[in-house]
Amino acid sequence: MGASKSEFFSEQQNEMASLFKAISHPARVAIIEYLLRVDSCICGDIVNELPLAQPTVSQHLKELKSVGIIKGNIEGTAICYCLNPDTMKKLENYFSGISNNLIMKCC
Amino acid sequence: MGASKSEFFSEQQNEMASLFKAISHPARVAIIEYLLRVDSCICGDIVNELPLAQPTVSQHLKELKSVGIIKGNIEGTAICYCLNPDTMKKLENYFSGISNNLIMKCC
DNA sequence: TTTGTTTATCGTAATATTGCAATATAAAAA
DNA sequence: TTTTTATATTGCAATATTACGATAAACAAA
Repeated sequence: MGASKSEFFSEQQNEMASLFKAISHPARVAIIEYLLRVDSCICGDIVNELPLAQPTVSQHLKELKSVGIIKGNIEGTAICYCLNPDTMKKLENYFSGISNNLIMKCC
Repeated sequence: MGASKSEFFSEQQNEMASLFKAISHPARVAIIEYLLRVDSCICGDIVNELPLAQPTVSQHLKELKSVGIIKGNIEGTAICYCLNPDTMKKLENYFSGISNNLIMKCC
């Protein structure tokens, strides 16, 4: 065992779970908050900002990119990473949808 | 290694990452959506709803409860689980805060 | 007390994640 | 071309997660 039985859940449930998994690590939360904070869409500065080795940061960026949370643009030798507004909106909508349907029923 | 270096990140970043990790599995997304859907705060029916064995569901419920996403009330032999509105609001606010600060800068 | 019902815990196998040194790749600069 | 700079990939060890059978715990009903 060990592999999650994703085939038994809906495509939408698997997609949301993948998005959440991508931001389920403090380093990746920190990357998102850093990209939100900096004025320009700083690139490899993320490596300097985080207390992790360059290959580790590169791996985290890859995970965020693979689910569409960030986008990367090549600019010469460097790469410019930034947040994907569409995905952020999707996450926001998911929880506002929950809040709207959450009429206190019990407990 | 394999253990994430959570001590190097802020308390808030670790807390958000923990919340996201709790919902980073399709079964746990399904539990949330089920609790949102059902009229009454159904309890062990979650086990019947999911394509997983009872101990597995129990473990997933424990993880959701440990980070405060759901609450559990003992009702005789059964236990009544329901969503925690405070935590849901916290998640909603996190992403609306991101959206509000997300002025398209680049990429 | 005994039985049935409901949920939790333990133990363990299969699999996934995290982190980094070493190395590779790619483009700019010299 | 050679060197430098920036980022990605590989390989591997340490650790975490997922799933479930077996079993325990807690309580109600008989």
